[in-house]
Amino acid sequence: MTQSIAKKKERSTLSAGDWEQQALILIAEKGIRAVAVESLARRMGVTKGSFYWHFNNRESLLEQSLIRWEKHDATNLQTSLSAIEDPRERLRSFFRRTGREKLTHNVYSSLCTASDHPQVEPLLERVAERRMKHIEKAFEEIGFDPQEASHRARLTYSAYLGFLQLQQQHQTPSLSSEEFEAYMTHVIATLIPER
Amino acid sequence: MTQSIAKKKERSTLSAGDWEQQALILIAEKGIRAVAVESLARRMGVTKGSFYWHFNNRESLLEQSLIRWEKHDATNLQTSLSAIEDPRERLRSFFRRTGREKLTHNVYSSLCTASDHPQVEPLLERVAERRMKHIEKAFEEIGFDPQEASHRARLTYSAYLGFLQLQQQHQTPSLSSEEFEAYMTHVIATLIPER
DNA sequence: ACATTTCCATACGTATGAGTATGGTAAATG
DNA sequence: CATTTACCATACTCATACGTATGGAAATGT
Repeated sequence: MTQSIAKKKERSTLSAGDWEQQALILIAEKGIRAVAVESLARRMGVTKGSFYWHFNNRESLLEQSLIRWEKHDATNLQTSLSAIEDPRERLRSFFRRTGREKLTHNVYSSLCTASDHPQVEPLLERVAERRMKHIEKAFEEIGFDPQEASHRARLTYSAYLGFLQLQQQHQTPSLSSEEFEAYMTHVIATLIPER
Repeated sequence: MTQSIAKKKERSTLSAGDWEQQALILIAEKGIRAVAVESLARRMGVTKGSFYWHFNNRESLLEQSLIRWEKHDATNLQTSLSAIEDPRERLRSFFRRTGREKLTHNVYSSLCTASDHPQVEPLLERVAERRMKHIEKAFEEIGFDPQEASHRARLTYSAYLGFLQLQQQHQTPSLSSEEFEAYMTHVIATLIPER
């Protein structure tokens, strides 16, 4: 019961990275407000004393955790960009990713419902900007002029964000796999016109 | 300084409705988490003693306030529905309303960033369902078959929700009036095809 | 005129969670 | 082998915010 959290290495001592990782998991599961140092310490199998050795305060932990996540997300975006050269396919893969990519994706979803948090807000702004730029670029490659590509990217990302919101509201997904696929097909057809 | 909140009637005594109204204003301004009974009491020019005469607890206040808002929003939707008979124009007016309708709209916007709140979640679900049904109906009147109308309504409402999210992130609206209008035109043209 | 109800102030009790102070133990280091 | 350093436990303080207990004043009923 005590070392139910025991990580792979079975290390007897924790690192700052371990705390950041668990914080992200907690964010994905219960949101950023659930990241309390005492409860988090319990999850790690230790007490507050350990936490305040690794971090100055809670704010510091969140900052490091969010930076870690943002880097991870940025490289994710970069690799998925360079992997697919066809812009249309690239956009489709962006939408498809909504259902998969459990942790990283759930973290973002949780962060969106905490957009009023002072540490989260600038992060969300950067991430949205970065992702929209990529979408915009894809639309330009397809052949839209910059103005239209910009608008279409904003609309595309808005649809993505809104769908996340709707997903979170219905704890019961209410959308079966077939319905989800049918809807995705519709979205792609509507937002990514075939030449 | 004392009666800076003095309402129109200059009543010396408060009603439960007054508290609910101020709670909604506070939600619109600073979110549901800012609704604390002591600070709210200060806003009303009284103390906690007054609050706990009108309500059993904070949860009760939120419940009543949210019910009040939901009714108001439902009738808003109903009237705006019966006012415009052309389905296309009805959909356009739905989007246009994003910018105006300050209070009611800002309340919804704030509630969306608190979708994890146990009292807010079911409300958001009902509201989204209700609004999407209206949008869906409009698309059916335009001529789409039920399946396509359903998908298109979901996409439309997702785009709306996502835009709200983006608006909240950039404290600086970053979108000028002309840019906003240009974007709206694009959205309407994309989601509401001209026959 | 007196009693009761309405509405509110004041003072308290209490839970939660952040942060601090201090000490303990095991491993690393000289 | 002695001592320092890394890591963590325990026991506090403190701030916030909900809720309660009680009493007072003004309005209202009888």
